[in-house]
Amino acid sequence: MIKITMKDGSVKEFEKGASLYDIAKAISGRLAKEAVSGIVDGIERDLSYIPDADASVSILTFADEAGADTYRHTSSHILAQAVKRLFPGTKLAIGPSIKDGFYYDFDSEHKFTPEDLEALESEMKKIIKESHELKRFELPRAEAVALMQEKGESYKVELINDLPEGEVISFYQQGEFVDLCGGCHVKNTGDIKAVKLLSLAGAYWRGSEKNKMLQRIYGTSYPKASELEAHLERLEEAKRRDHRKLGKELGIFMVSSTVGAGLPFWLPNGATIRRVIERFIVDKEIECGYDHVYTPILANVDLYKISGHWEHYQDGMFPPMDLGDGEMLVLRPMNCPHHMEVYKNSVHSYREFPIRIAELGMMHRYEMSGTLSGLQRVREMTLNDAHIFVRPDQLEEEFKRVVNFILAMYKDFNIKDYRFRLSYRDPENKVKYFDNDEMWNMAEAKLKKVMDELGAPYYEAAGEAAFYGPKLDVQVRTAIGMEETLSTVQLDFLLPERFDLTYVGEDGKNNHRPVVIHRGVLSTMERFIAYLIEEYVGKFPTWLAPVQVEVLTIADRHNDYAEELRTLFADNGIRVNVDKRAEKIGFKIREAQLRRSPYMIVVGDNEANDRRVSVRSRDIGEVGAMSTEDFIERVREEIATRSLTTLFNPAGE
RNA sequence: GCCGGCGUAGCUCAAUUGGUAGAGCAACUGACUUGUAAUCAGUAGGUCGCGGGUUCGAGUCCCAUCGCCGGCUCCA
Repeated sequence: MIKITMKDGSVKEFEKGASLYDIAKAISGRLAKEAVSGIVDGIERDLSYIPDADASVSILTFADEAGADTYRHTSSHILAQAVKRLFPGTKLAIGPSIKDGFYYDFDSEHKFTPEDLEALESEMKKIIKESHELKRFELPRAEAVALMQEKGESYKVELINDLPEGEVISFYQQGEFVDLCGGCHVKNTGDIKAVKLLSLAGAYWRGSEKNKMLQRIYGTSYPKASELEAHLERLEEAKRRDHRKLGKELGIFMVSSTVGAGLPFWLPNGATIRRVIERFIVDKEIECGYDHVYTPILANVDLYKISGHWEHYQDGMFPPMDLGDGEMLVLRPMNCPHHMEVYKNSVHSYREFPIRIAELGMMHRYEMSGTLSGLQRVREMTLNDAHIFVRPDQLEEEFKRVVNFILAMYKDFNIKDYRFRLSYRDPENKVKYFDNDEMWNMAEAKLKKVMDELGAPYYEAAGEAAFYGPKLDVQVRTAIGMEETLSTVQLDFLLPERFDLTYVGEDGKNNHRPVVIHRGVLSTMERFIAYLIEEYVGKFPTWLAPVQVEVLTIADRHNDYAEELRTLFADNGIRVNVDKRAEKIGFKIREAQLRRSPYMIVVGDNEANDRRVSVRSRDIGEVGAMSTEDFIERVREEIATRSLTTLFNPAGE
């Protein structure tokens, strides 16, 4: 919570995450000229354009998003100053703060290298040490343009020219460096303590690929060196649990450059995980009244002309295959139209609904080569998909059922860190979204109403809807810190029209229009398992582990007993691996640990003689000897209940 | 697709100003028959991503191409 005390003593509060711009506007109603200043938890912040703020009051902490924002924003100015010093011809674009850091975009003849980052970092530290005060000043438009022109800052001139008439044009100066900037900033470059430049990247001017590619430098800064260290440590940890690294080490998936980019292979261990998940979700769906189907991954382009996808998304599809006889086939980029065809296969009565058509549907999307990444972003994927056809009066109840189904599945996979997002259309965007205000308003209102009734907290986002309707997205944060959509529930009044879907109502007429709910629960198998790998750090719970029990022999004479155990475990539905190599037990254990297998059974003379097993847990180490039957019973129980913690480690350590 | 970086043995990485490729692990062979996170020795393994070019000579330089990584963009 951000608190700002006014001159009259009243306190205004803002949600954490409110932008500085929002705060300024809310307080003053406009950007004004009176000079006042604020203090950010020891970080002095120039709030000079907020007329009603009191100079002497503490406002923010670094823990507040807006506080960190200010701190990072000033850091980016220091970076720009350092770049100007070391590479004088460089033109400035923009340099905002972002989550966990900041960046600045430059247009320079010089190609920045990683070595430059070190030099720039040193220069930044120098600037910090020089303790330049950040001074704000404003200029009339003509003078502002003249100043930037004189400095050769053509991008800044463009920015100024795009500012609306009457907008205050402000600059911040620190030492010899001046930058067009709305603020806010800390008061002095010396306030920035620990700073680190992280990476180089390309970025289009104003985010459009039609514009020039600029050079972007990413960095971060913290008030304390220890906090910076902790942040860098988090980045390292993210690398360690990266699904691409673990996926390779654990034999989960591979890609072949000969076969093609973005086309993952599921190796035996990954295939096992995927198979278990697919069986699980299909069984659950059947229990919940879904009808599972298999439909072709190819389709005539006409199908997508009917659905509207061709018009909207053909760039995202693989190019059509021309069969030469006038027929054009495409790899399907989504399953919806196929399921519409399933619906149309027969006449439907109002009594049948809801009709739930589900499929683990394979689809292909022509993603740009630069975006492909491991299992996260691929060109071939299999979606845990379903289309539910309902009567309009059933819409709300069915929607709630779907949301509850999602929550139940999350429990099984221990997914706790998620947020609901209501994704609406952007009313300004007439190109993407079909034009029918009434339909949109009704659908969005309905979505919101259902979510309010469910009592689940959510946030709203414009411009995130599908072209055919609004949706509920469930956003999760990956271990690496990226937010992504895992589940989605979409309302669709459009495709039923496009495909002329009907049902026979009580009145006996076959002219009633169903509503379609599109829903994906476990996302695509690719994305979901990438997520799980990172979430579990490769330590899959026993029910998902590729190998559940490793039998490790001490010496050759124990091989027979080990084989007996293999059969026994396998007969009990336990995935088992037997290591009979002539290696030391310590070595075999090490390898089994590295495979993250939940249980290791060491068999030697003692076990072979009294027909018992000596159990070692992946999580807590040696457990001790027990009867074979007892062990099997407990493992079976653990698998059957899809326990998230392994036996002998109820705390899940 | 665009910008930048990278691509050397199955894996992780070396290779001085361009001077004919090296280690550890893995694999294979042999010895050891081992009690809870790495036994020892030996052998084999590379058209340095692929294709051109510059040079007396290219893993090192240039061009093109494929892939990977970080971003941008996109994400039905």
